[in-house]
Amino acid sequence: MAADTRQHLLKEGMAMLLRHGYHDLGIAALLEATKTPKGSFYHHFQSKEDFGLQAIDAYMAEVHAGLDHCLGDESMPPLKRVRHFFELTEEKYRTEGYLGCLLGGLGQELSGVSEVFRRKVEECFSAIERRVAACLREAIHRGELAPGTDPDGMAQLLINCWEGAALRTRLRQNPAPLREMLDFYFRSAAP
Amino acid sequence: MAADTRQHLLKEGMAMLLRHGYHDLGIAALLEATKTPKGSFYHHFQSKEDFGLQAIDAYMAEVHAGLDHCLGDESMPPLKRVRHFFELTEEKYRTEGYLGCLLGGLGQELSGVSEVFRRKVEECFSAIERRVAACLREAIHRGELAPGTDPDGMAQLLINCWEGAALRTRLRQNPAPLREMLDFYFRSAAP
DNA sequence: AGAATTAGACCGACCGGTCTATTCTGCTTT
DNA sequence: AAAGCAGAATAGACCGGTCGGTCTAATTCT
Repeated sequence: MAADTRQHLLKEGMAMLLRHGYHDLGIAALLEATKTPKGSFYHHFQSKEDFGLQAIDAYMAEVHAGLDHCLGDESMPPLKRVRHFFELTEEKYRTEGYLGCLLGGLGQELSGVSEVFRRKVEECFSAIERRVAACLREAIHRGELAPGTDPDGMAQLLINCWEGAALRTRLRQNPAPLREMLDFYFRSAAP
Repeated sequence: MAADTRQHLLKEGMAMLLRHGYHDLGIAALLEATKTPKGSFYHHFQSKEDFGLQAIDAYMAEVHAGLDHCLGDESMPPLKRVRHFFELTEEKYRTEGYLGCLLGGLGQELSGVSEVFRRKVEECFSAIERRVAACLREAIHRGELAPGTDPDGMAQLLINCWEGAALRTRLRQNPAPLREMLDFYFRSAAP
């Protein structure tokens, strides 16, 4: 039951952080939503900040699972795997009501005010990037991308533009910005 | 002296909102920073929300001034004008300590929780976009871009990717993401 | 039994916002 | 030009509510 409560808090916490952001999410509201007493919360997490950081970890576990699933799919050419990952992510955003990406949300809200969160979020983006870059490297090797292409730069570019499009998707409540961004990127990268 | 206090609050408010975001910015902190008594604040603004919305207006006045300056510069070809605007914006970010864009920050933090802010920020992006699109249209007319190019789509793409790169610049405290994004965009758009 | 977990009353600090009093400021009237 | 006055602006004490966090006691596991 112990780990259960923790997981339950993290799961609901991710969803509430996505909608409300960090500072607008009150502990009391989270406890109300999960029917958890305060004692439990502070038994499992040492502070709100600790909770936020662990929620990011939980989010990243999902992201890495998606990457495992897509980038490891050898039945597709590497470039297609990358695109597939983002298309699945778009689908995930849709089911959540177009609230965008937790990393982008918390990164924007907290990076000016908390060095801890700033570094954490940056490290998460960088981890995703490394995996995408590896797949891009394979694409170059297979001739899907021009030999001179910089896989690290192109991976970072993709992640960054994706985040911008995700914000816009959130503002417009519409997936078009994500789709148009992917179209442009893959059309330009692999003509 | 009246409009003076208001402007002073808005100017300092923009800077503090950029760093702290909305919910982490307390009225008391703003009043302390500007040596303003509370009575003045609530004389000039009806609420914190009203203040936030007016701070966005003040920010947009600066953006439009930058657009006037760059996009109206007939000594440059249209495509160069657009790029010049973003390069100046990057320079502005640098002087502020790489805190990124206020629209991106408030958009991410508030769009899940306030329909008013969501619409406001979206309308601001859309306004910038219209002006960029007009300049792109001129670029097409002058043969700088392929005749079939969609100026509105390309303008939105540029704004969106810019915002993503701005977030990353904030996270890394480094302008490289912005530069690499512009390079990719203009290289791909006008080969 | 003893450790892990749940339970929730309680705390001081701070939040956005209100209220009344005072001080400026510019216009009207003479 | 001086006096008087009304509205704008400043000043800050004050308010109820909510914040993150603590503490002790009860309960549930192994």
